[in-house]
Amino acid sequence: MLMAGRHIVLIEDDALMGNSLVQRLELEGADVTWVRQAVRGVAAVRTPRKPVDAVVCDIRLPDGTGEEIFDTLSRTIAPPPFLFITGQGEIDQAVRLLRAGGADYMTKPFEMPAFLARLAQILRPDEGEALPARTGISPLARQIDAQVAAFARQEGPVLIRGGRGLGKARLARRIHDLSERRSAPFVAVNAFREEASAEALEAGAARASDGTLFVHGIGRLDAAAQDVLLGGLGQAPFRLIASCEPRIDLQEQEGTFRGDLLYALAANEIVVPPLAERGEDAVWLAGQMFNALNAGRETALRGLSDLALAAIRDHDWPGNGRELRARLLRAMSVASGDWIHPADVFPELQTGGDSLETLAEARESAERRQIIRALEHTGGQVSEAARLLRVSRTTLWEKMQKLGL
Amino acid sequence: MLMAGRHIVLIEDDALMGNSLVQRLELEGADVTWVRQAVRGVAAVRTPRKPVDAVVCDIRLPDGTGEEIFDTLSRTIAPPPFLFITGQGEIDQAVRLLRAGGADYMTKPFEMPAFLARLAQILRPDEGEALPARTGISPLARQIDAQVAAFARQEGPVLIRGGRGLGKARLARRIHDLSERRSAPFVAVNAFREEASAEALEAGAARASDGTLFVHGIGRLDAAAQDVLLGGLGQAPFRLIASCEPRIDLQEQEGTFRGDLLYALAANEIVVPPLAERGEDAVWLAGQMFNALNAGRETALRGLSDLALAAIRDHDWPGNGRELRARLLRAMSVASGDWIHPADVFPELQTGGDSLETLAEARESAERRQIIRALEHTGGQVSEAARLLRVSRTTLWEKMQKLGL
DNA sequence: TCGCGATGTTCGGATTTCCGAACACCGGCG
DNA sequence: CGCCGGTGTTCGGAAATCCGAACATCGCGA
Repeated sequence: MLMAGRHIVLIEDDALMGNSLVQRLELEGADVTWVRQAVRGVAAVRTPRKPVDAVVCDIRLPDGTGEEIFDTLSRTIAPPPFLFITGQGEIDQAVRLLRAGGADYMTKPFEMPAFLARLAQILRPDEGEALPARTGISPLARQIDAQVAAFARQEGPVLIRGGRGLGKARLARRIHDLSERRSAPFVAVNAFREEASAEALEAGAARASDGTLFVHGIGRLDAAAQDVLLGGLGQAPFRLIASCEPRIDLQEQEGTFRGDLLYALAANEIVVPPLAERGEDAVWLAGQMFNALNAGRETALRGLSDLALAAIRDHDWPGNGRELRARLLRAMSVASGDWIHPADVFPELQTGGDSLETLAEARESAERRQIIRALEHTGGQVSEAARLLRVSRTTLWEKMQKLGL
Repeated sequence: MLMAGRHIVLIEDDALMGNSLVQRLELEGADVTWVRQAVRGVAAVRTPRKPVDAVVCDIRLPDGTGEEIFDTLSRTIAPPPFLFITGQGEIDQAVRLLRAGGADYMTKPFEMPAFLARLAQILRPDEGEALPARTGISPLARQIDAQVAAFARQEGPVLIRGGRGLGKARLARRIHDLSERRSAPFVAVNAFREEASAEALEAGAARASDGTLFVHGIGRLDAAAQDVLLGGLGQAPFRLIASCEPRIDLQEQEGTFRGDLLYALAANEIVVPPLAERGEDAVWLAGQMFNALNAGRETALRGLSDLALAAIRDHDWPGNGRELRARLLRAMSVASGDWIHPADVFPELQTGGDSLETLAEARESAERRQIIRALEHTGGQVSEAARLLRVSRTTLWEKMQKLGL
């Protein structure tokens, strides 16, 4: 059981080879996803049902090459370790792939023990359940947790970027608590209040002493206050953690925010994506909050119904975690039976509990949501939205017609 | 002169090949040590007469193999970057060498330009502190370096024009260090801070004595301060080097900047184009910075993957070198494997940032969710789930394949 | 043992989707 | 005024998706 519980994606079109690999890997306790085509491989790695620990990838596939798969994936994510296998190896290709970040390269036929040994060697180290989920259970959330842990071990300022209600202050606090400075003070300054003048900042820094100074909404600081921070960066005893909106670069372009301060901070940056982009986290968070709130009730509720969870997963959460909390509080106070129903969480919908959405319907509503999101993002610019969504302007127009947007 | 002053060890027993390589490398300014035997190679690298920046190593040698050389060296020291060349390549060998830490692997015969490019890419960073890094390898950067050298040999004020984060201060420093005045003081005044009043300038000039006075952001000076400089230009003992934004002519039009001061300076002008206009320099710089930063880590990274380099070349770099540095720092702190991937350098590509989920991705994950829901609903019965989802069993099967379920 | 229903898989063709090109149109902007 | 960039709309062909038909299996109960 070399690979107990590890998730391995196998991209291989040859039936014989595929079968024997799947068989052997499952014998080793691995959880194997076998696909036969390049596009499917990309899908299986990019949106996996559970995190991928390694990919075993044939190079010649009916609809593309393993190289293309790796390329495509690398553009958007840090791909899992790739072990390429091919019948017709070329040296240049091998060199190219390894230099591009592939983990290993073997030519068929190979001995199974050698294959297993090399695969075991490249397997992503088991992070598994050792680290409890804090921010969420999605790959994105796990990455954030990993970054928090990493930054806690280091020194240097940290910038936390993300929308409202995503718990940026909590992340800052966690970095402090996990760091060497945990016994020193943690001082928070909120630039959205008036307290964030240059003097107030200096006072905060003094209070922080050799602890952590957290500046919430650093983009709001005036020039003098920015100078205080910039001046302190080099020698000040405290550690600076700052938070800001997702799009701080805009303020830099306007000239209200100093580029050098931004880049000094951006070296250690955590980007917290909105809840809407990680529905599984919304469900997980709802569960966590429910349990916490339920413990404090005199009459305990049973839980969130499946339909409610589905609705939570698909909601847009413009207010992120804060909205989730508010809705859950409301739902738990108005819930009539043992279970929380979708209508309790989303009273504005008044949905009747009908049967399962058709696949086409699900696809359609997902498209609608995404299109609306994109249009909001671009301020209604259709061409720009089309580019974001990676479809032609024509196609987007057509879809908008069909969906009545 | 891609490799001016760099020390390259060439281990090659073939006289013809060896000769032509030595000739070509010396043409590029390299300092080549050519040995014909494995034992000599080990000695030449282990106890060099000057630090080795790279090793070009044949695999088949009369008294051993290149692999053995690398192996032997790795046991006792961190070997310099190895570029293996061989007439009889084997894939397994190439993979083994690259995984062991070799930098590159080429088969003979090869084109000389390709060889030089790949060698240049792996060269250890220039550590000579005497002459800090050059500006880059692009024709534009070379021209800048030439100008710096030329102005260092002359007298007279210099104006360095260019956007933020392009190292204008470093260029000024280099001019000073290369000039006759190198033993006199180099005084920098930053007009973006308050320190740049007329009095502060006079004080700076006094401190500079007969050295160099560097004024950063000369366009920001007020009228009195400009007068100080203009008055000093003729007879003052110090040499003036000024930097300003790319478009200083605008400020002149506004009347906030004196034309005569501008024209006095503009006679010796260096224009530093933004990094976006010379992608090769961005790649080169990234390599330099990576190596410098990597040296200070406890767990060394292998390098920037070729895909990451390609992404760096194509990025827009609005923050120029400063942004590059910040991104690289970030990437190196979050990198998960041995290599730095594009997504580590450009995290905004994978989340919120500027691009949200592609329409196809949104559709895909919606489908995945709905299919899983349906399958849960039917207890894994595929046909039944297909009926619920209103698609044919075949289609559902196909989708499950694609999504790796 | 056979029959039955479900699954895994392939194939060819009908249908839909997607895209680029093209054209008209509109509102700023110099 | 003309130019430019964006939008609304149509069209034809390329590419994908979807489906039914077909066939081999497989497990299970009669």
